[in-house]
Amino acid sequence: MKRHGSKDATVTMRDVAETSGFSPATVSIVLNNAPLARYIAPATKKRIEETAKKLGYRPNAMARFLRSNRSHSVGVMIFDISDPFCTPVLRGIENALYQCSYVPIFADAHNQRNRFERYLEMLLDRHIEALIVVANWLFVDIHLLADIGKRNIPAATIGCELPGDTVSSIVVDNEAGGRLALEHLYQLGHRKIAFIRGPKMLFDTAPRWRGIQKFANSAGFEIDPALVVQLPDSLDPNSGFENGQRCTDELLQKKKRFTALLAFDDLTAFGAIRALTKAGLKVPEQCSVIGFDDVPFSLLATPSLTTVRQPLEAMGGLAVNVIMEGVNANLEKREVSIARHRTNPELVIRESTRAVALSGADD
Amino acid sequence: MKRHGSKDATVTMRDVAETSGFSPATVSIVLNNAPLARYIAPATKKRIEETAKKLGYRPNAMARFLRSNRSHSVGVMIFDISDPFCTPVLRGIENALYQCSYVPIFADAHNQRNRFERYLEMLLDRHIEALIVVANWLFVDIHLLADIGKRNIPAATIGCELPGDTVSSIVVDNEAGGRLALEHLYQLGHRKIAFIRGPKMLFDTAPRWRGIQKFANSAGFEIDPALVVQLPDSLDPNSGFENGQRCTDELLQKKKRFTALLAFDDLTAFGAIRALTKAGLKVPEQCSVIGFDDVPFSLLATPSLTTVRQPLEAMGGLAVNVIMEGVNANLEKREVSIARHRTNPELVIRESTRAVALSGADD
DNA sequence: TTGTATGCGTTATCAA
DNA sequence: TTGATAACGCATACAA
Repeated sequence: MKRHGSKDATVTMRDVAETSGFSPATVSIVLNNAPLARYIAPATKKRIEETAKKLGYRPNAMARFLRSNRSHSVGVMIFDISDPFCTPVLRGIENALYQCSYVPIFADAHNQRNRFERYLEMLLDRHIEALIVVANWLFVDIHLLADIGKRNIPAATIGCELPGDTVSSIVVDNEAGGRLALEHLYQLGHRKIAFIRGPKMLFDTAPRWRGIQKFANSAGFEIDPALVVQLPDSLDPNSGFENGQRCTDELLQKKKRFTALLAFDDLTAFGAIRALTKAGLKVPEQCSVIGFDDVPFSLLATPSLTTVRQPLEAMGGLAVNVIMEGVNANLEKREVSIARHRTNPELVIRESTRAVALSGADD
Repeated sequence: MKRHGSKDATVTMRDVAETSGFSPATVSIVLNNAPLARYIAPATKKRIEETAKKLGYRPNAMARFLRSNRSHSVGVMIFDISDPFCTPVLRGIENALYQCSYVPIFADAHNQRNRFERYLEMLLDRHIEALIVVANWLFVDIHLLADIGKRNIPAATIGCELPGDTVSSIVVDNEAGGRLALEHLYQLGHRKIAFIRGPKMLFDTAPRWRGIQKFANSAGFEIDPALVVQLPDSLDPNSGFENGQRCTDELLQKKKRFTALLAFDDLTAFGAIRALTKAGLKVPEQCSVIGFDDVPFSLLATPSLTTVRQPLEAMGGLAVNVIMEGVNANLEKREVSIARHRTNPELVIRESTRAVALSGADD
């Protein structure tokens, strides 16, 4: 029955056409519910649909893509999947994409620029319709801008902002977050507070610190420079833990007592907790610790971590909205300007912080 | 210069052919280093390659796929990315795939069967060359077998084994792992050991328990049934934490003292630690806790978790090897039988276990 | 050593 | 209401 000897189990549109007795064109129209399907006789429709089902016909996506120039896929470039920050974001992206029947092509840059570029090339070759980049530092630069801009591919970054007007961005309001964190400790009565600032190269570091300073100013709280340390730059996402430990050790060695520690992020906070515990200090009894991000573990740790939550999953979804907007705009030849979303952080109070001990309120 | 009015920035092979003055065929041969490229004049090669580069030519992957029937992509179906078990596996898969210039199409089933099926359909429509499924329970069944088997698509599962001979599998040697865990506690001198068994529906539960029992038998250690509880079935991957807590509470309420707790997996262990701590028991001073898996957080927790490590990342890589073997076999019309890998678990001793306290050795 | 022609599976444009 | 035809971009068999 098949013309081209049963080379494979794949049943093509022509097969459906032949066995149903109609032309491929008609089959296409019917099966896609194309506008012209309005004029197709119901009986015909039924026959075609039935034989399609009977033969188990499935459209060949590649052929369709070639023809329509739409791949129905989106590149999802993660700067490093071993950063727990990424997982909820990825989930959010995947979920939103799924709703639109788009498929994510997963790329993990391992924090390496060349890997990023290689993947970018692969993704472009595959004619992704849009690109989402999850990255909290700016190894993404000119190249991305150039290639993406030229090809008019909607792109969004999650976790950092790019200069220029070609790439949308979704970031948490770091300043508000920093503010929230310090405010919480302050309201608990803490006045001797140590700070571990983020690495210079990270996008979040500056605004987060700004928020902290602003709150301090507005509350008349003076940040003791001797109690401020900064994480070294590093590409390893899990270095936050070790460096958090080291920074805390450093803080501890100064013999300047503090009752609370504001860590740059959750990983740093875990490192701090480890160091404090090793030094014989109990969290939160003798020292409160607050993180930032609300990575999945924060809930599971004992004590569970008080932190400033980024709505990571929602941010992933938001990114998808943004790029889909772009995709549709392109389709309809509309212009669309990029979006710069700033999501609201949320203080999540758990077990690692508590009111300053009365006995410890020595000045 | 271009024939078809500059509709887009995309430069096609024909463009390269025209501007270089050769035919598309020649261009194709040169650019792909096809066998026939041997016979192409070096000068020609050079000219073509140069103009290709100058024009910024990039092959259209979709066209190539359509022609060659090879998508160079692999479906990666994760049963639930919010399970920390998955992240390292995903990393391993991604990395291995990257080495082969294959691209992962990411699908997260959210532990839902219908979602799994929908994704499977999407993946098949895209003519993935192989499928990797990361799942620790068997929501994967007949359907997968049928579709995958018929189409002759190499498939591998990580985390569970399927009946039949169409799907390869990579699982840790759970029995050895269970053995390792109990042996460790036993060697530390623990004799009053509580157990939290896994949910019935999980693949790992039975063999892991078997390993435990076997060690107990061989060591002449008697497992006290009163100190054995079982996690309830649940589809939520993070339920392990809450249920671990509940199970531990249950254990605690029996007022039967135990000096160590062997948890089904790391998440359960974290739940147990939380419950023990809440009950005023210190880990490991008053109760040792051991987990299973070595999820990323186990290292970051305080105390860090002693656990039986699954080589998750390596398992991801192994799965890629297996399916690539299958892909190549198909290509060369070779037959290849499926693989059933069983990787070696490794005891990772950290802070959550220690020798039984002398003072606590009351019988 | 290189060019011509054909087809992969779809879909869109026309004509019937 | 339906069918013939062309084209998407590439790679191969064959001809030159």
